[in-house]
Amino acid sequence: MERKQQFRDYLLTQGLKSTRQREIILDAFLQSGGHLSTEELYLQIRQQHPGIGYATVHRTLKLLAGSGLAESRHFGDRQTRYEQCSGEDHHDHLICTACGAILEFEDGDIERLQQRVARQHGFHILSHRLELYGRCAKCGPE
Amino acid sequence: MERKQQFRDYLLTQGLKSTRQREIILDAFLQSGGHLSTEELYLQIRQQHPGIGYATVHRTLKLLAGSGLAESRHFGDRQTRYEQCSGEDHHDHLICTACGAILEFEDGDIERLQQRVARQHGFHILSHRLELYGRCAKCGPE
DNA sequence: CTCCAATTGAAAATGATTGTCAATTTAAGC
DNA sequence: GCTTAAATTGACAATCATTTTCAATTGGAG
Ligand SMILES: [Mn+2]
Ligand SMILES: [Mn+2]
Ligand SMILES: [Zn+2]
Ligand SMILES: [Zn+2]
Repeated sequence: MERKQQFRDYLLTQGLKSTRQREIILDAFLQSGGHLSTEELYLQIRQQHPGIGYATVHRTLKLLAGSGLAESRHFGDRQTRYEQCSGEDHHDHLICTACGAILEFEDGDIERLQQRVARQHGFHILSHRLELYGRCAKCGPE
Repeated sequence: MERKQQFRDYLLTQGLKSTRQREIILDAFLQSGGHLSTEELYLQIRQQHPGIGYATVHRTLKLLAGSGLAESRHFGDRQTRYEQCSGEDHHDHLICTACGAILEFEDGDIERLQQRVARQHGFHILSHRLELYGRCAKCGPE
């Protein structure tokens, strides 16, 4: 519920308006977990709200990313995916190339070593992306 | 020179043919270091060999990746980039979001921790990708 | 050399994303 | 509530990298 308010506040600060469509898309996004493509969310919303267009879903997902409610992800394929992000926390991904499963993990030790690498190169990290591709426990080591 | 033979051997094992175009594209790829998009390599080759088509460059880069001479990379933007890869070694990237500079690094400690994460999840890693985005020394910390 | 499969280059197809624009909706100001 | 300017919407077209198609050409095994 405060998520929804966070989005409305963001729209206000940007001089944008709350609309019926944006509320519907936000609701659908918050309900469905996981790593959704625009297409996937659009198809799901269309079942209950056939009037809402693809472009509006696309534009709203970008707004959600701007508001900090969603984060965009780019895995192997070409399409952008979005997932909910809860403020400060960060996580990376294990991706099974056999069944497509996506596991999430956090590892403070790795993040610290990333900072060390950055320091060694005089680099200031703003974000990062770590993806481990392979086979999940269910699919076995090939 | 043995690189070129490695590619010819790969083509043979796949029942494919060595062609004038593939040799030219291979030469151009080996000469120019860095992280090249298909477009960039195509434009460069076109200067000396206007007859070679974009599709052929594209197809040959995929062959080079298959042969192990090239590795495909996907950074923030939408296009695929290729870089030479020398057999076993592996590296990851620091990418400056201000000037576009790409620095390379290797860190055995991080790789070991990645294995630890995988073990914790019963996962078998086949490949990985680590990209640190931020500002390089030249561009300053914003 | 012959001949068939592989290759090439131009052009079209694809697929995700982004832009356009007339009609509609929002919300601020009265 | 009513008016009104600005933002939004949805259908559709445009864009961009990538991939496919296909007729003409070429490689190389026999
Ligand atoms: Mn995730
Ligand atoms: Mn590199
Ligand atoms: Zn799996
Ligand atoms: Zn820089």
